[in-house]
Amino acid sequence: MTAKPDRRVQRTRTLLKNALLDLMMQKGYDAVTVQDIIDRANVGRSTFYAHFTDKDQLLLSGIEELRESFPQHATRNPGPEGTVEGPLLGFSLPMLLHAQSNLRLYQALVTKGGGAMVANIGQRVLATLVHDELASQMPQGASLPIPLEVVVSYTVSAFMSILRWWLDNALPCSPQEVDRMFRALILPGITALIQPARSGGTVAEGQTLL
Amino acid sequence: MTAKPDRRVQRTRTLLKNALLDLMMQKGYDAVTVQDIIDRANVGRSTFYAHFTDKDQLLLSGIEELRESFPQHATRNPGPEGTVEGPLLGFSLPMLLHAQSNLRLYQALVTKGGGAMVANIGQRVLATLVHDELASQMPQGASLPIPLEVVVSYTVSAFMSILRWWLDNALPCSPQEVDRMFRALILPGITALIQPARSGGTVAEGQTLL
DNA sequence: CTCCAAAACGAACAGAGTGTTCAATTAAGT
DNA sequence: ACTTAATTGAACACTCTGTTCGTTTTGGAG
Repeated sequence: MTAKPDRRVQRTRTLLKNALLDLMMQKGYDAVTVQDIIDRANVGRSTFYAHFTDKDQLLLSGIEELRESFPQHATRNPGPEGTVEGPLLGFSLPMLLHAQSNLRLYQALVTKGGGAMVANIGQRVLATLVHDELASQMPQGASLPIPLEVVVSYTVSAFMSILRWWLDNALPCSPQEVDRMFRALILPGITALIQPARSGGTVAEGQTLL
Repeated sequence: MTAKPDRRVQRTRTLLKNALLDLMMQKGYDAVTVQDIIDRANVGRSTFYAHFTDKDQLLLSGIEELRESFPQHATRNPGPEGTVEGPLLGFSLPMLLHAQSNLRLYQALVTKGGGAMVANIGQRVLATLVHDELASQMPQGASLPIPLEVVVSYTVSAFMSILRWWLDNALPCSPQEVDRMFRALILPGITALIQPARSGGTVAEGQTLL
């Protein structure tokens, strides 16, 4: 009585998503028209609008699918002791591995193909991840010499820039190596921030950094 | 015989540029139509196309204007000795000051208003700046443990992310402070790269960074 | 001031894309 | 085999683009 899942609807949605991805890699998201999509997918115009209100909604549904397939254990940093366990910025390697597994999709999204929309969504998703992790690493009352907001968006931008390089160049090295580069570039600045006691001064004031 | 600069053309072009900037701050570049622009500027449709082939060309001409007004002395790092003079990444403070002087324009471009186009151009311009500077700082034969290309795009992304934060939040602090944050975050990683001898090992291999 | 060529105007057009509607067709699941 | 949901494709009104062309305005030279 309740369950009547018509196989056609899933098939149609998949056809449309794949068509969009193909076209994104050819022309970039912005240049793709609904006309293009339904032509390539061999789907009627009205069928498209029966499933999605928009080109954007189609893309969003694809992104959502991808997000759900991202391993959950990587979104938090559940150290047994509760405070500082596992490497800082633990999302990095899992996400690189995830990108490797879903290469086609990541390339379509992250490469020049994906417009401002993808960039914004990716930024938001990663930002909450990084924010939570950094916040948990800090002594509760402590205030940073740099607004946490800035550190977070800096970290996310840095990661996305390296990820984009990796994907644009057809994975010129292993995920582990990319992870290593990311950490080598970004961790010195971050750790100096959250553990300023070790060098005996507030880092952000140091002319010594020049 | 030769010189007949009609004041009208300059006036028209300025009207159009200003209209575009206004609309960008309201709706974002992508949502602005040529129709919008000529309506707001009170300029005839055919006049628009007599001056620019495109919405994009209009934007480009605005960007070009901005780029020309950027102080030249900041684009290179002309140390008297020729090698390491002045702070690393010297473009930072001058560009922040430039942004402060041209606030409206920078906000329209860098904030969510400016689409993928602005981001790409900005990325390219800054990338050549950073590339030249970093390349000049390195011992000539030396090879980095991280591709220079990666370091450059990482640096540019990091700077743009902080610049965007600054502009989006209506300049919550002085350019000098922003510059300080940028350097505090990014320089530890960069200097460790180009002067690896000081800590006695190749930085990129150090698990010690975790 | 007069004149005229350069500039701006605006209406009209063809082309392309969007999002909607609807009657007709197809095929999945019972 | 039958029913019902899904798909189809044509037609429609709409918006935007980029071009054309005859008309009007106006800056600047003489």
